[in-house]
Amino acid sequence: MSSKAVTIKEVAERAGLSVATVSRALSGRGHVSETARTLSAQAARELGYVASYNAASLASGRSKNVGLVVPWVNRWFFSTVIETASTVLAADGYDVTLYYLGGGKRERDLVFSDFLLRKRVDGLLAVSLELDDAERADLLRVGTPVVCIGGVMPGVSTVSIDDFATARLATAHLIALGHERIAHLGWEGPGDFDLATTRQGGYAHALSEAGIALAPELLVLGDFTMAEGYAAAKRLLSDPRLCPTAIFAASDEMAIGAITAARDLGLDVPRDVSVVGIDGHDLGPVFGLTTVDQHVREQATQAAALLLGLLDAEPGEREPVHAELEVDLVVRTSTMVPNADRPSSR
Amino acid sequence: MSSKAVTIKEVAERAGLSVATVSRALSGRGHVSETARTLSAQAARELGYVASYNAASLASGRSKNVGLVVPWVNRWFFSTVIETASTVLAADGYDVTLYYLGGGKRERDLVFSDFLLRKRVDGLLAVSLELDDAERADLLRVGTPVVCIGGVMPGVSTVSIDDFATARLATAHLIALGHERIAHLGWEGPGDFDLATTRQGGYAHALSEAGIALAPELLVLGDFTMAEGYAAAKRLLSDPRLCPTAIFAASDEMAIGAITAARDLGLDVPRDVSVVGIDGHDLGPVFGLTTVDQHVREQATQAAALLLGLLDAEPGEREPVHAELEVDLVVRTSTMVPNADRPSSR
DNA sequence: CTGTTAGCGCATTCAC
DNA sequence: GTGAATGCGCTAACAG
Repeated sequence: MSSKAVTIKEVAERAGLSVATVSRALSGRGHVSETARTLSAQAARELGYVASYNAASLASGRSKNVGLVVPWVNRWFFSTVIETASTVLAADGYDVTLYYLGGGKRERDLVFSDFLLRKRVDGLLAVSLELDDAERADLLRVGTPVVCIGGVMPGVSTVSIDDFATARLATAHLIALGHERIAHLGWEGPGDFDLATTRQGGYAHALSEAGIALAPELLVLGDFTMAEGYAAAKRLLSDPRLCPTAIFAASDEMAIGAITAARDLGLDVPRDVSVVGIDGHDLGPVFGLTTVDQHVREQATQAAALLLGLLDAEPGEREPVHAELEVDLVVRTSTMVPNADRPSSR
Repeated sequence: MSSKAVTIKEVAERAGLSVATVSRALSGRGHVSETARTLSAQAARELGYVASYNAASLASGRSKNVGLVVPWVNRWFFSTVIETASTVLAADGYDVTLYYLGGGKRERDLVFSDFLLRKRVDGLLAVSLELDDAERADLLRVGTPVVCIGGVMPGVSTVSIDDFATARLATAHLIALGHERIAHLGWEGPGDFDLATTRQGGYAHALSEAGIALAPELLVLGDFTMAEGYAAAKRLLSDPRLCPTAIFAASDEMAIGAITAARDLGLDVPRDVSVVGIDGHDLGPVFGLTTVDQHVREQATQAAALLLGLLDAEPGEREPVHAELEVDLVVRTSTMVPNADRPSSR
């Protein structure tokens, strides 16, 4: 009815208690008698009272709000992390403020120089974020608890998989089947590109282990969506000089794009070309995609739980934790032994 | 270096001004001399000062934060709206707090009874949200500016398309090609299901206009993802008693699932079965999908702009606006005239 | 145009 | 266990 917000003072008056007691009773912080607790709760309910986050934050220093920083939303990995993490965080009473970087340097700067420092968030969950030294220093300086998914980062807690080993596993699967001309659709490397920790590195290593020379023309790096993965695969598969018998895509979305491209070229998957991805995408079963499942929901759940733990801990007790999850090769129907007499494509 | 936050007071001292002047200079609210502005900005920069959102919100009543309420993240329509809207909002200095409903009634209740009332957000952008009377009453009572995308709702501003006409357009396209046995993959109806404003209604109307009897066995309602659209289409297409020559899916994701299902059954799209969707999905070109483009990014942009406008306006001047966008039939290669001698499937 | 003052609504000291 | 007072950091009147 009243469009004005109900204050704790009104609740206190109605309950016949002091503001302090009501505050303690409602927040659960500090000892309060059972009667006081009941009285407060009832008065609050009757008045439709909910504490103002801003006032509570200002007074207590905690805002019950975490920032979720993502480079994209419209990609399976990220939207899945967002859904999972926000569910876990909400269950603990946390709001989630979404910082979508949108690829723009400017937005990114703004997020780091402004938003994150304004004490609006108690903690940060960063997904696949490559921070430069200055940004990392900013974060550590502010002292905000940070958990990163999908990146290794000194000083902050991380949840990740071994990208190198994962890619090696996927590539080795193809090699074990007998493939030698294996193309790779991968991510563009960041600044401090490190072959030893990346998917591209795992791919190269698996080839080298098997004594297969890396063919640069079969390595396509970009920042692919499914549509771009489709386009890249189409180019790869329709170039008569290349003739890959298998494609290893750094993400399931790219892999699905590749499968679709192959079909559109009249090629049969897996008879004419095998395809393997990484992720454990929900659509994997539909496309019969062989993939390395990286248990994204589990990663997101662990990361959120980790952050919640850091938030509960005393500022001094916040040792960075590095959790690394196992991955699992899931063999479906998009990979098989290479076909010797594959029709020349297109 | 100091992990303690810099306050406006310190900035004022350093700049040799009063806190009030610095506040005005930095926020841009109120008249300040050019020198004062420069001095404040410089001192703030040197100290690395950023205003505390919570304190500012508490004092001013505005939090520069809007809530974005979505039923899903992991679906193209929603993730696209999230990316677009948050970009527009961020450009105006607004943070975006994401309320993911996650299908759960409990989360939903919590969002409405708790979060939204805590004055943490200045406004609300609700996507495809069916509010019941109590929830709508809550919102209006609190007086928070609300913009809804994809729903008509008395009392609050909306940005939407004409779902009925859109579905009718898609169906009519198939009918014009000569199809008569047209299946429909549609959304499960909400409580106050209204045929006159829904996609299912438009489908039924188009059929009836053409004198085609609606075949209940060709109508499949659910709450489909691409994977479930795949499964539904597979059932539809492999049942020899049904033999639809075309499928109209209420979303592009379902339509893409249907195309994939058809291919897996050895059916050619569009020769054996035509498929049309609604959305304007990024993957449409890849799958050659004929669709009705509903200009999602434009919808999201307009909705965000509308909300920004409401936020700027005086509380009294906030007349609900109802924007309805045009849609466009985009004919690609997934639809054609029906094939008389389609092979009996499977 | 600028400085002074008084809250915003709550959590949290302290006394009791 | 409870109540009264203090202040979180800032903006919005009010004077000047």
